[in-house]
Amino acid sequence: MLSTRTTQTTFREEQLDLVFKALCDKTRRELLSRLSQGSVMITELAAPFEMSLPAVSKHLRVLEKAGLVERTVNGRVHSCALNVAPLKTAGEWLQYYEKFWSESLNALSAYVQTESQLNNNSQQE
Amino acid sequence: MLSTRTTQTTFREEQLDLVFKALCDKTRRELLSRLSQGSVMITELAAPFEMSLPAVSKHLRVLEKAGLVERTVNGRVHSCALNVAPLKTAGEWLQYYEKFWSESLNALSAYVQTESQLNNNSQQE
DNA sequence: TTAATAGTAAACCATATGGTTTAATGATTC
DNA sequence: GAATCATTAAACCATATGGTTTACTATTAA
Repeated sequence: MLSTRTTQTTFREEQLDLVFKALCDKTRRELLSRLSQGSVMITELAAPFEMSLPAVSKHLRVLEKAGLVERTVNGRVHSCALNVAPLKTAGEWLQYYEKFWSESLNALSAYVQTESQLNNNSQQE
Repeated sequence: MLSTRTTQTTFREEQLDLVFKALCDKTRRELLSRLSQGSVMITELAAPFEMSLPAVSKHLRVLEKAGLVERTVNGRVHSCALNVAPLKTAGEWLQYYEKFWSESLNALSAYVQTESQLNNNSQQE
């Protein structure tokens, strides 16, 4: 049962790995942006990019692996659709840090600075 | 002048590249989590990890490059502090997609239905 | 049935990543 | 001044990434 918890944990961590990795490339973010306006077949999706079709195909596979894109095959045409669920997971991760910037520009920044000063001092030998 | 706009744009894209790249590794996310509770010196920061100190040092450099960590050198002690500003940029990027999941299971489906009813009155099969 | 279209697979390349170990650098302390 | 401590640098390794080009497969159209 501890193993269950561990597996669960690493699953979420792995999902975060995959999603953030998927998002760290400009081309892939543009693909997502394009898909946010509706499903498109791959050739059409790839057209605006300067790189080769196989290159775009690889990027799509990265997005699929992260669960961000779902593919529907219809004859020889592959249609891609956006799936935002993994973005939600990423958003939840980010949300933890939201408090730091919502508070950061006024009271907190001063507080943190004195705090870290105290920490630094106590760490010096 | 157009080049200014272009540069500006790619700057944001590059920042997103760096931030998402920084976040796509479990170790680095853990480092951030640790730093969210206050500044720490590097040895102390690295202690809980099983990898070598140089490995952690490299991860920290990735975080610094993304602007997520700021270093203060004090004698031989380097203190690291969290800087959430780049996370805010990432959050803003994500926010565009928020509507897709916040509306998807309830309001949106209704909205889309009425929308499509309006749009497709003449297009129904 | 031949040709064209949509897409992937495979082989290749350069560079990046994530880790290691063994120096090396620079402050501190004794 | 010698030893120790905090940290990076450098060299190395295996694998991943992002791109290319050239097949190849499968479906559709002529």
